[in-house]
Amino acid sequence: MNIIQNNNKITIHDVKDFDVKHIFECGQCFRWNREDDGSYTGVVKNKVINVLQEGTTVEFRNIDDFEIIKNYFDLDTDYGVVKNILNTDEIMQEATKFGSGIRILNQDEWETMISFMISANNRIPMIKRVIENLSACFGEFICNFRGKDYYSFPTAERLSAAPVEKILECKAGFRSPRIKEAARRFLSEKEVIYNIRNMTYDEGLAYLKTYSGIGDKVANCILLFSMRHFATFPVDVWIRRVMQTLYLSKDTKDEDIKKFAEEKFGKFSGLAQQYLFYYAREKEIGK
DNA sequence: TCCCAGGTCCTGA
DNA sequence: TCAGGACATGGG
Repeated sequence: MNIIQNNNKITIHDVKDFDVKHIFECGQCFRWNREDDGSYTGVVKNKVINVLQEGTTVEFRNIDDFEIIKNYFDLDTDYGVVKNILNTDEIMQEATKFGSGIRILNQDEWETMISFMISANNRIPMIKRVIENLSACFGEFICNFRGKDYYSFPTAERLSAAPVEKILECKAGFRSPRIKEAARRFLSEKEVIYNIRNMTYDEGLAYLKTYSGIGDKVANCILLFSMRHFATFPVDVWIRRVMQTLYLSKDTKDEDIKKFAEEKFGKFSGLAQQYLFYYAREKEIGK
């Protein structure tokens, strides 16, 4: 990996196990959108970043802080090693090959909490729309990039102070009062939340589930996608389908699917889940 | 019109 | 403990 920085741009040559399409479209994040030239634009730490990949060269435009990139894209983890550990059967070999280049982004805890609360009983395009509505309504204007206005993800201060009706107008539906309540709690408990990555998995899970609107699945997604608890295997409709179709019987309960997968995939269960989720959704397995 | 979506919560057995 | 229904919203 060879890194060059200049002119508000960071270029990495000879990048390994990195595929922008797979990273941004595998379902872990909601604020990245594909541009006409195949690059992706999104917001990280209140900065608008554009990412273009050509082969093993990746350009990060509109940013000069490599630490942000390294941290967000988890560049210190060797995903080649991870895939070798996970590839114990033909199904996973197929899934990791299909989603090769997926990396687990290191996303902000607060944004991930709210985003996955919105994901409950919702579709990915709608989730993205609601998050953009909330950002435009309650976030701070950052800049215009390629003709589109970008806003920061709203702070807990803004969301806790917002009338529920205004959150409803962003199409958050029945989740609206839960979002406001989570924001209110976050204000006084943010130190706890930003420390969950240092807690045990069980402690973190139990704490997150005390929030209205955060059940088992959402809590596990938050732990995996923003708190680096990689040993968890969140079970949603797609994972249920793919596991019941390829590994287990049709009537296997979510709890048993999770247990089976975590025993099988161990400390990288979360990555296995993400490869399988992407594979299942793109191939419509079990649908 | 009905069904469903990266579920959660509440109720009644 | 567990099945069943409600919940906003919008696309197929």
